[in-house]
Amino acid sequence: MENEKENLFCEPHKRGLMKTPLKESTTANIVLAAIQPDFGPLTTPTKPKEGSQGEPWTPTANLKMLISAVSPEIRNRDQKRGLFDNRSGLPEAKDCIHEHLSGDEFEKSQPSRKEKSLGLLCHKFLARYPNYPNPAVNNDICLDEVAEELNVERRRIYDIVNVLESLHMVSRLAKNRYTWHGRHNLNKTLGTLKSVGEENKYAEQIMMIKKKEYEQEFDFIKSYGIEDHIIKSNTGPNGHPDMCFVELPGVEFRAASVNSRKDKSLRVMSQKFVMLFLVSTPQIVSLEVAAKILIGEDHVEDLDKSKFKTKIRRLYDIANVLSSLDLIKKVHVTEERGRKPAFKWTGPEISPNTSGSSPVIPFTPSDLEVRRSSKENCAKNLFSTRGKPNFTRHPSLIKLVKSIESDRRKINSAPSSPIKTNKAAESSQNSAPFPSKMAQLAAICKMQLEEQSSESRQKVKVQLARSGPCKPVAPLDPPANAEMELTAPSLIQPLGVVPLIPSPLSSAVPLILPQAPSGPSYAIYLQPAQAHQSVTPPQGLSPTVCTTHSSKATGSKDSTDATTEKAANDTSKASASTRPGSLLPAPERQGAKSRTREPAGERGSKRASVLEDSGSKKKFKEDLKGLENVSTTLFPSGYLIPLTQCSSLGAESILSSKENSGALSPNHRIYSSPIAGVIPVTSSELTAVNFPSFHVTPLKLMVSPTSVAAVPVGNGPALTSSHPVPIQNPSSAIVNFTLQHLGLISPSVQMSASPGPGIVPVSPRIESVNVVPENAGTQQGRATNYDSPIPGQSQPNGQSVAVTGAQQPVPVTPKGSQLVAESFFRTPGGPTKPTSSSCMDFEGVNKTSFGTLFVPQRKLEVSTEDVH
DNA sequence: ACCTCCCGCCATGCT
DNA sequence: AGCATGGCGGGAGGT
Repeated sequence: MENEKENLFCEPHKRGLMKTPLKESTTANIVLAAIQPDFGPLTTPTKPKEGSQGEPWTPTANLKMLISAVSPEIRNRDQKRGLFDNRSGLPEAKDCIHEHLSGDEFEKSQPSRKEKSLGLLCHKFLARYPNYPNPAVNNDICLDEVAEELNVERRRIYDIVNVLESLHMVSRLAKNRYTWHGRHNLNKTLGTLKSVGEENKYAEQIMMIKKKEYEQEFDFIKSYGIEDHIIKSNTGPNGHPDMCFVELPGVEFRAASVNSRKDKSLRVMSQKFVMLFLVSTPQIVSLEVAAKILIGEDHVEDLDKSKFKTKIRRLYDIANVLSSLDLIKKVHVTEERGRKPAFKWTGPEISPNTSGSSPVIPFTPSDLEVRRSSKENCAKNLFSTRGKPNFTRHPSLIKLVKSIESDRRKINSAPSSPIKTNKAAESSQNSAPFPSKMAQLAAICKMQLEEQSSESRQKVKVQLARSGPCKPVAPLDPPANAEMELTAPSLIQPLGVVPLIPSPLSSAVPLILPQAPSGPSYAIYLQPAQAHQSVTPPQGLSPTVCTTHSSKATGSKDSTDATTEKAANDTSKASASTRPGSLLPAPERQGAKSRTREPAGERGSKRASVLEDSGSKKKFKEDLKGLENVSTTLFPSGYLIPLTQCSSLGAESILSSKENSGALSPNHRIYSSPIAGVIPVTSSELTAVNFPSFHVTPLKLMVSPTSVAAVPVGNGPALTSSHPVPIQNPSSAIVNFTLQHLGLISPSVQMSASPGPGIVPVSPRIESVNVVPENAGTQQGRATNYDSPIPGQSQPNGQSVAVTGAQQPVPVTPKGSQLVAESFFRTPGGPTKPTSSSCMDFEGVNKTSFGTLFVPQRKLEVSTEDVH
């Protein structure tokens, strides 16, 4: 039904694969090519497999072949893991072997659980799609097909897809079908998740748990009550945890439709898990803590073992997928008690999307109000959080939502989902609006680029190796605008941290607030890349982290106790209590109060960003905070929808609406320029078009307002600058642009898509980054990414890559769209240079700014184990 | 012995 | 009823 169109696109694959594997090859290849240009060339090997087809294995083998061919990186990883043997061994070989071998042997050949691990499977899965798919192309994913190709049960695919869906890297189109979005929206999503996480006070929760642990160890002390409160608070009134799925705007509804189980779903768990990383200072989260928090939301104490165990199991599943995405890495945290498995965030640093964040914006009052309201709504729907409590969904809401969803579903899904289809077809969320021409052009360019990139990949790899060190970060881009700079810093740095990178990031962030200095509390410091040392305080408790690798050690982590505190700081509450630490920085002071208040510092950045400005208004802020933070909009469904994708739909529509309203003229201006005419036009056009759709969906409508509100201004300048930066995909750029305008996204986010860029603007993250030397490893990864713009590369952070490019590109050229476009497209070149420069800058900045912060915490040792 | 986590049963809910 | 999803936890491979 729905699929009709889709089928057309997809079908081939499926058919081929499913029914006749052999035959399909052709089609499959084609498809692949379309989807993943990168592979295309490489793909060749594939056919052979097919040829072999007779064997059941074929599909798998093909994949493997492809994978290996395509992404050496993957291979390497595997090897690292040790998987390599199996995997890399080409399937074909295996097959042959199998034939020859006796049963036992046969078994041996296949085996290993490792080979079957979700992580590996995920890598294979990811290898099939580009990090930054061309929207113009059909990026549909047929689950059955994939399952066959990967030779795994569908159940496994669901595990992967659910996690990817939580990151909005894919969205459900129809029954057996998903659309691949890649990392285009990843930063946005992460920003949103961060915001939500902050709202939910996960940082605090983490702190509490850690405290408890400590206390327990020693003795119990007071914290108890507090903790409970907190937790409870988080929990919805009903006691529901606040789980909700955070959605991106345009995309997700459908998926939602499916979800009855949504709440519990792996998706939600995945998002929450990610939130924990984004919110915690060290960015290291132990499974135990994560499980407790996830469970805890429901009932703190009840954890029965079985429940706990189950949760842990699920977390492993999620972690495996996230690891494959290079967002996290396994480490061990050594506490007094012993060492516990934990994961460290290795993904991009993100600044919360606040869409609205702050007030800085020049909106009209009305806009603001609107925004707020929307946020509030969202908040209610989604998480609870806010002030204190979270919002859980109220039953009434739930019902409402359901009804809405069902309606929505009918409408959307239907298949048609024409809308979707369109989207899908266009793909673009981003560019979407425009008519095809633009999209096509973009697509073509992209394709070309990709091809090039693929070719160059190898080169890139090499580069990567080299580049490693430089993180590029960000860069610096020159800040093109002074304005940007100004804004940016404030935004990002809320924590007190300073923005290391001022310009780049900053630009991004404009809205946020001013927090500033306050941040004090945390000490964040960043270390220059090299130095690294960052101190990262471990989160609360984390005791020692040992990185396996290397570096980390360097750091100063030792400070330990303090570290914990840091974390605590954020939380505020933490501070007071138990923690031995003591060191809390000033921030803590406040903290004590209650979570409610959150001192500025709550989690640092986030909060800071939000409120910051004046301490005075804290309360006010808090309230706002909730709203603000959520850049996303909420839908009744309880999903939080960030705008991301919206761009195509929502955003644009929104924009248009806004425009109509006339609220943000400035933005518009900006808008246009950067993107070059494209956007502007689009928006209007789209608007018209999309609108209707929106109407259809209430949710969307809601969003738009929000988004609008968000729009804030700040972005304007930033945006401009930013645009250039983002090299990524044109589409993404556009999207970002749009979003920014809308206010949904913070510039920073956009900018790099990867945020990270190095940036680290956010203190916490930064820390983590810095801290871990291993990061080096990690970083390298990142670096690599940075270095290599190439999308194709394996998944790992394509984003970062983009970032890199962005940085440099920079050029800021607002003007011509063409120019811009070029920059976008052109990924490759620049990286290097920019990188270096950026790095340099970065470092310099860091040093300057922070050089000192640090906070000691408790000991934290993290050991990363690559291995395992 | 513990850590991971694969496997697949079976509930759930849509079609 | 049938199928798509996906929660869940037994139990096995790894270390």
